[in-house]
Amino acid sequence: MPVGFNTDDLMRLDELVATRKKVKQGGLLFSEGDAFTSLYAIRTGFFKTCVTSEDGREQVTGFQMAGEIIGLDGIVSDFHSCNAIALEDAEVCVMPFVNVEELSREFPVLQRHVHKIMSREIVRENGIMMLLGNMRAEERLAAFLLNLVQRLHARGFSQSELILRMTREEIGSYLGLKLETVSRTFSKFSEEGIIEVKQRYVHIIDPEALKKIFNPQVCY
Amino acid sequence: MPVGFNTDDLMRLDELVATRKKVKQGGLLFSEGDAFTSLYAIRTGFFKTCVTSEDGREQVTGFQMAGEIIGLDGIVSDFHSCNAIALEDAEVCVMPFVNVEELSREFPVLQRHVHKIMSREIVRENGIMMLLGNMRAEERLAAFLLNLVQRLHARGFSQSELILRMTREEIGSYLGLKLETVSRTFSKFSEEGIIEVKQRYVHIIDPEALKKIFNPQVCY
DNA sequence: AAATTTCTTTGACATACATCAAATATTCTT
DNA sequence: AAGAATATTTGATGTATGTCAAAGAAATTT
Repeated sequence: MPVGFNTDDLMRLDELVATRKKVKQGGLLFSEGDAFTSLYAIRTGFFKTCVTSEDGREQVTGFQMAGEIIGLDGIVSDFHSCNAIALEDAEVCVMPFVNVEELSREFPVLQRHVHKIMSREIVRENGIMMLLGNMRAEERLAAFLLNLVQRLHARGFSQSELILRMTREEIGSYLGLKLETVSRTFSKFSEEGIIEVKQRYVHIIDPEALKKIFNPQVCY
Repeated sequence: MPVGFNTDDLMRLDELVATRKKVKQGGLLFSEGDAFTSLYAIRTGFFKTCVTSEDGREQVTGFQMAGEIIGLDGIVSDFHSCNAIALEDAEVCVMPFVNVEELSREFPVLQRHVHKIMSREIVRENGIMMLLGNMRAEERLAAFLLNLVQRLHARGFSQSELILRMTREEIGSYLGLKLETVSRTFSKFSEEGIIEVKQRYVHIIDPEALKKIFNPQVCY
């Protein structure tokens, strides 16, 4: 990014991202109803975001890892409408939204960046709607695993091995399935030799098979 | 909005919204893969947006009416990732996104407005995820009807009567249900005296009952 | 290290919704 | 206006996933 910025610009951009906050595993970064002030860039750790209905049902709306931004839900009403919970000890950069907006007005590159982040989230959720509305359990879990390793790989981790940071229940909530169904589907993939699972450890043996499940070919 | 703007400002804002485009019923405003250039503000008419999987399954991701903005999905990749189809003859304002960004930099009120629109869409989709992941058919349809009349009422229409612009199949796609289930659920509500349905015409007789279905009370 | 709690797996059974099918109603086409 | 195409309703039946239950594994607490 530091192209076309002078020293003063860089200092101000640096400042945006200067305040840090640590969140312990299981801790809340923000919750439903909290006043919205800032966006958060995850430096380390892993989060889930979830919404709850009046009668207590929980829907996980996303899992976020280092480099990703959370808090966008708060902009519209100045209050957060979901909970952000750390699934492991985490550290975030606190970016006061007024500063984000001020700097966005000055730096078109940053402005565009912010817009892309929000658009990306909209598109991601479109994909989840397709998953929840049209796909079967195996397709959902295959899509989930492929998405996770892809994001981890982009961060320099293995593209075939991963440690899940979330429980079967949280995966199920995200995918619109019960934890038993998630567990059974893991076992099925394992029996078929597609993956190796041992609790939170997953080894993707046959990524092509997963892709085929996620995106079944129309065969004539 | 016209507070703190001089004549020149107003002219430029007016220009943003000067280009119009008509879309016939059934016509595409944009489709998956189209280059992204503009956001569209609906002036008249009614749209659906939908995504399709490789094997041809369609997921309706939203229904949009006058005053709402479509096209946000295109920002992230400079290509649209969904289709926008007019469900009745429609007219939109074409707002080139470079102009939106330029004016946003100059007018913080507009900037904030754009951010809120994007955040609102994210929050809406969170709600749909809850619907698709956790709710039963009756809850989904109740939520759908309440949301529709609420938005129509905000536009000066009745809060108890509406004409559906979409088919049972499109409602089903949006709600993750088959068209038969949508039809049966309409019939059930009708038998229970909650609504009166005659094809596309719906009269909400007992909105409280709908709210109760959507948001069941925990009774002790 | 033992005890407790939380998480995961697996089996047996239940159910909400899907699928298939056919009859009507409505809208569009000629 | 007649005929064709599309949309809706309703019934009979099937199935993917949910629910309930219990045992085993892992993590946490004392």
